[in-house]
Amino acid sequence: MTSPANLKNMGLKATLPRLKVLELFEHHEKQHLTADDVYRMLINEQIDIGLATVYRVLTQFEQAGLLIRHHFDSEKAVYELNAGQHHDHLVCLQCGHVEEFYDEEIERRQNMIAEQRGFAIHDHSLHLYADCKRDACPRRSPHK
Amino acid sequence: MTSPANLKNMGLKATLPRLKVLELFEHHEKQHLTADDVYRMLINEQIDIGLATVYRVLTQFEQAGLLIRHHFDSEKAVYELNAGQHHDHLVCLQCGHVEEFYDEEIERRQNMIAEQRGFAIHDHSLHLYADCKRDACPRRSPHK
DNA sequence: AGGCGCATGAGAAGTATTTGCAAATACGGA
DNA sequence: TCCGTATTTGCAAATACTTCTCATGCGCCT
Repeated sequence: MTSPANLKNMGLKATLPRLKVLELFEHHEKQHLTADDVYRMLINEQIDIGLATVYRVLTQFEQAGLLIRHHFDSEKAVYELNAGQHHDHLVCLQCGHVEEFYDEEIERRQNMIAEQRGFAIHDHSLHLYADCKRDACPRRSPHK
Repeated sequence: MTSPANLKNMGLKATLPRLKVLELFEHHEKQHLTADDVYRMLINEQIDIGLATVYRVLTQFEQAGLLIRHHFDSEKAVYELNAGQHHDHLVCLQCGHVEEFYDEEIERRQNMIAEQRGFAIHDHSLHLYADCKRDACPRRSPHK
């Protein structure tokens, strides 16, 4: 999993900050993290890391294809581990909870549309904004 | 079109800055503008306006449903006139050119997916990033 | 173990956007 | 048409997020 070899194979030295950041994404249940999330969590683990380093590492990992960057609605970028298979997102407007989905037909039509217009599609992002049904969602929390 | 009544009907005083901003969106061929675009264009028209005001007005118009805000790929938000009918966007990664499209089937499947999971969909954004075919696109401009 | 060179941390610098505030303005009433 | 007042505006300073600068530190090859 989180072995130095992983990093070295992609031309990056296996430094402590990089190992820790990668580990965080691999072992944490919350899969979408902002730079600040990562920074705070590592600081909490007594790891001496700088916010600038977090940003640098996230960018490097993204370029290396290890992480994927999203923007959802807010100003801040969130990163998730690149699990290999593409998916889109359903984001709760109340609590920020994110669910993933994949729809063959939607993908197909996207490609068709781009093709019809002579565009060479590189990438796409599809976000559905809604209210989720989790108990933790403030929308459902009974007043008080 | 750009009449004071439009603004008054939505509870906003028909001030010069607001009229001018609205006019810009209604009469300009480029339909997706950033706050800075709007600011610069009005300054060029000899209109004394502050950037802060542009931001405030854009926000007010968005809340009033007159404009729609998008984020596309970059950090900066772009606004477009709310023409009433929803559409998604195809964005050129090279020149920033934006084309709009609408696909009944994609919309249908989005709703279906949200429904299946018990989500109440509020909104969605679908962006296809690709290379466009316009002559102006730097990708096609034969090297110098 | 030793040394070169990339990587790091801290803070400054940059963007994009928001806010505080005094001066300017819209607009209904006189 | 002129006023009063509540809004709105422009400016500058403040935020929020991200990137850059640079002196120091650490990974990695020998």
